[in-house]
Formats: sequence, C-alpha cells, structure tokens
Amino acid sequence: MKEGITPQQVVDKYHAMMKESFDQLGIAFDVYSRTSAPVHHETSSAFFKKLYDDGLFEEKETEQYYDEKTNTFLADRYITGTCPICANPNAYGDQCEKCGSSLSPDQLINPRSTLSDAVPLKRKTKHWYFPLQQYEPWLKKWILEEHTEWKNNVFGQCKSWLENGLQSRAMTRDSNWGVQVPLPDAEGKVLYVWFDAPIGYISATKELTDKWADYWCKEDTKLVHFIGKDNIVFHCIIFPAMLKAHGGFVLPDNVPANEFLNLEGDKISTSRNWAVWVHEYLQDFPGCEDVLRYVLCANSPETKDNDFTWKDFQDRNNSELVAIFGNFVNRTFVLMHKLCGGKVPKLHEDILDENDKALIAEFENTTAEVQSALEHYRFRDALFQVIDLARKGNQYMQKKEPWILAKQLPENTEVQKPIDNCLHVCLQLCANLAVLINPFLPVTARKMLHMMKVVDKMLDWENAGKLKLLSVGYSLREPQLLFRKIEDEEINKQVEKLKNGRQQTTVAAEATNAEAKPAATAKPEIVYDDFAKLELKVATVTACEKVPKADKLLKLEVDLGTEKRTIVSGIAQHYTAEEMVGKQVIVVTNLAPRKMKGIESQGMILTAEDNDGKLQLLRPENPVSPGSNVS
RNA sequence: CGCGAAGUAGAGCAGCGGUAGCUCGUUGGGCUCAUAACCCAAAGGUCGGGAGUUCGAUCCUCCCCUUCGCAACCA
Repeated sequence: MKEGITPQQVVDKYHAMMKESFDQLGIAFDVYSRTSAPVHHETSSAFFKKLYDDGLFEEKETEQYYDEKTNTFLADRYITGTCPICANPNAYGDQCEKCGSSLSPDQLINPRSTLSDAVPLKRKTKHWYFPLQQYEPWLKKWILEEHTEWKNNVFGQCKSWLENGLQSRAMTRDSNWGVQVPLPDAEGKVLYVWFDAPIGYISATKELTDKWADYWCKEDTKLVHFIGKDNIVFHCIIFPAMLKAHGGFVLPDNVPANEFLNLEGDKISTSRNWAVWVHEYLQDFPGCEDVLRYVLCANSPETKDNDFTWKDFQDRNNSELVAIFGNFVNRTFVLMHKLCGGKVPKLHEDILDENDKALIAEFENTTAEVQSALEHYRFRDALFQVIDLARKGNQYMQKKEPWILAKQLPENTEVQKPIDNCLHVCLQLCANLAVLINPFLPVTARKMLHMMKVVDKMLDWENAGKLKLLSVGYSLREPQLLFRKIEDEEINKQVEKLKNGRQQTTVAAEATNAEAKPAATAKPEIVYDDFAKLELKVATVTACEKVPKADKLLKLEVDLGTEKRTIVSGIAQHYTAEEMVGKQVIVVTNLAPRKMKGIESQGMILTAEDNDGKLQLLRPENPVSPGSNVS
C-alpha cells in the first residue's frame, strides 16, 4: 500500500530482484519458490483441511472490533482506549504500557481505532484456532530434553515460551490477500501467514520434485531451518506442532537462528534505504562477489548482533583475502614457475622433514575442524580455519625458503629436491584450499581450478584433506590474482553513498509510484459534502509544554484568531516544546474534544509521516492570519 | 512490567573458579619469491557497573545499566 501498488506487484518486484541478487552472488537454490505459487495454495489448503477434518481446530466465533472507515478488522494492537486497571487513556488492545497489564480489546474503555481514530464497532467473525497447549508436553520433551544441543538463543527462547504456557492461536485471518481458507462459508478468510509460510517449504519441495515425500516423510531426512532470531517461535514451536498434528512429516533437527546484522551502526532497513544492495554492490565491485560473501560469513552474527562496516570490509579483504589467502596461492604459483618449470614437482619422501610432515598433517586436521564446525553451524569458525590453513602455508614456505635454496643450485643440484618438496606440498595445499574454500567462496574456487587445470570434480568435499590432488609432472597455468586490493577511496565512496542514499528515499519512493499503476485508494471514495464536514483552520502556537509522564504528548496553546484553544498532540518525539512556539499549524477545529492524560484536547494537528517514521507538520508555505480557513 | 539472548584490547571472537588469549589492525626491528608474507619485539583490557559466595571470580549468586529480540495481516 505504501508503494501505491497492489500486493501482487510488490511480491513480483521483490521476488525477481532477490532471485537475481542471489544468483549473482553465486548462491544457488535447488528451488527458489514463493508462497503465491499455485502449488503452495494447494499444499497449504490441503494441510489445513487435513487438520480440520481430523477435528484438530477449535472453531470460535468472536466479536471483533471492526473499523468501518477503513473496512478492516482491527488487530489488538490497532485499538487503543482507556485501561480498566490504571485508567491510562492510551492503553493498547493487547496490553497497557503504563501498568503492564495484559489486556484484551474488550476490556478497553472508549476504544478507538489507531488507523482512523474511529470508534470501532463489534462485528462477528469466525476463526479456526490451533490448540498449541495440547502439544505442550510433547514440545517440552522434544525440545527441552531431546534438543539441548540447540543454540543458546534458540533454546532459551523456546524454554521461555514453553514454561509460560502455550495458548490456542488463530490460524486464519480476515483478509483478501493470502491463501483462502478451504471451507465453505469462509469468504474473506485466509490462512494466517505463519500457518502457511512454513508449509511453503513443503510446497517448494513439491515444485522441485515429484519425490518430495522422500525429503519430508522419511526418517533419514535432516531438516534444518536457517533463520533470524525474530522468528524462532514459529520454526521451533508452531510449525513443529503443526507437523506433529498433521503426522507423517519429519521434524526440524535444528534451527540455528542467527542474531541481527547492523550496517555502519544502524539497523538495516530497505525501506529507509539503509542497506547495501547486491546489484549495486556488484556494479561497484565487479568480480568481487566472493569478498562480500567472505565478509558476511566471517562477521556473521552467530552469537550476538554484529555490525557490517565498509572499513571492516576493506580490512578483511586486504589483510585476509589478499595478503594471506591470495598471496599464498600466488607466490606458490610464481615460485613453481620459476623453480619447477611450471610443473607439479616430485615429492621426495626420503627427505621429508618435520615441517613438511607437520603441514601435510594439517591438511587432514583442518579438514576435520572445518567439517566439524560446519556440522555445528559455526560457519565463522569454519571459514577462519580455512584462512588459517593458508596462513600456515605461508609460515611453512617461509621456513623452507626455496628462493634461497635456489641460489645454491649452480654448485649443488641436490637442493632441487627440497625445493621440489616445498612446492609440491604448497601446490597440494592450494588444491586443498580450493576444496575447502569452495562452500564459502565458489568463484574463487573456480579460479583456482582454472589455474590448476583440473576439473570441477576435484572440488568434491571428499577430496578435502588429501595429499595427492595434483599429479606430478602436470603443467599448470600462470597465476591469476584471486583478489584485488580495495583502496580507501572506494570505501569512502560507499560510505558516502550510503549516507546520501538515506536522504533520497523519498525520491526513490516517488519514482516507484510513478511507474506503478494508478494507486488503489485505501479508503472508500467520498463526496464533497463529506469533506465539507471537516473544519480545518490555520492556528499559531502561542505556548507549548510537554505533558508529564507521556513521552509522545505535547500540550499546545493555539491562537485561532477569534479564540484560543488547548490541543494535546502526539508529536513530542518529533518536535520539542520550545521549537513549536510561534509555528503555524493546521488544526481540525470541529473534532469532538477528547481527554488525554487528563487534559482536554480541543482539536487535532495535522502531520504527515515520512519514510523514517518521522512526523512532519503541515503548515502554510507563508504565514497567514490565524484562523484562516483551509479548503 | 515480564521473558530470552548478548555486553572480554580499535574490530571480530575464544576462555567460564587459580597469573586474560586468538585473528586482523597499530608501532619498532629483521627478511624479500609474493598484491608482500613470515619472524622477533611492543603498545593496547579496572573481562558493562555494583554487592555477595570463595583462600581466590571474566567465570557462581543477587541487583542494576546498555543493546537486540519476544505470538503485529512481517519468510
């Protein structure tokens, strides 16, 4: 709605955009689907129908508040009113933030809609509830006893839910966007997003293969959900309970939820354009797909929120990818061409020394560590181990100093042997590095394959840790640099772009609107007479103070020419009392008075909300006399 | 309000009862095949704050502070 287009257009736009971005970053999916696909509608409907036919839902008809102005049923959070317990006039339908009581909308005195400020009416609506509490004993056993290995943040959250007690939860909503409830008499009802969304995983598998049941219904399947911390409950509690209720499906083996990644100290937000857009990144850093992948993995918020900064991006690229990994591969190839005629030299086992043996042993050690880390979802650590192996390669080469040995060649041809050994080991290490880095940096792994003139098959994980990946005597290509250095200038540009982009959101949003079809209005059309019912006037603020114990409210005295009025307005987080004095504002003067925090407000000040959620006062371009009509 | 997770050197992390460690970055020195690595040395931490338990606490207990998340028509 905000973009002025239909939900369908929104999903089409972003689906295409994300698919392309994933593709360009070398992130491949067996299937990249969406819950608007027909197969998903069928699958989720059928799932619902099965639970329904098995009598697992509670059908409840409730009276829910309905906002006639916007034609919508109101979620609890969208209703405010006076708290029955502490008389706070701004309690929400689900809880009062002043006294902390949990509420239901029915308990509110003088409820109103936060969408339109209308007085909501009760309307009957029927929904289907899933009795989560019935699965509580089973969930407790399954998670708290059988999955103690889950991550702290995940396990703790689940424990909290389970110990607080689960409740029936509506699995349908009143809406016209989503999957229709597959029952007669269910006009205008759709499945609750978090009912159908995880079923989307099953639907997508169906789209992939007829043998989808081999994945979902066989005990040897290991189901893992990679998610962010904000939806732990859906994947650990609700979806498993649904699967259990339905029967015949495997349950998640693990749900390694990550924390959040910030960007330059602020929360990432695509709507506020505080983001790094993949398609723009690839334009600005062509050929650097793997660098972004590297930094995101090395800095992934596995145990706590982390920050992506361009400076860190540069540091990690220059010191870890270029200087450690890239440099090792490069110097190995350069030396091999200089000292071994461009071919994989022989390994003279008779003269292997401790250094050789130690490094060779590292092939397997590191492989085991990387594998173990991956199996335990410690991706950061796994990647570190790979880079660390390259570091060990550098150390090894430094100890062996084949370039020094080479100086003795004219008088002693025997030294070719240790030179051969060093480069043989280093080259085999390069091959191992290619295999080990492949899951993280696939583009880099390909480049290495090319240099080694070997086939893709070599990258199979089974090859990790082996000493003999390259054959003796095989001639290899000239080295190509795997990574390039990233200069300060490029980084500064990105930081600037980010900061400028933040202000351009409005422009971007307008551009989107211009392309889109005529916007569907959110509210029904009205006639002039409806508009004429409003009395809007310009007023000058003569005094202003903050309302005590209310963080959002300012109490204003305004001059309407013929009279003065007191108005309470929820703009305290956007304007200070001092700066309001003397400003002109537009006031709805014939709005019924309402008390807020014990002060009667005799009107309402008009504001507009920008993309940052900041309120902007509406006011005349040039000062006019107080009391002027607005039309 | 409550619940969960997190808070350890400039950055990213480990440690979890006994002199605070790793990688990167910084500074000085050595070396040079390499987009320079590597070696040596150094600087940099009242382990979020306070109380307690203990012979001893970053680690255990309690309180507090900060950040993020917690069934919203949001995968």
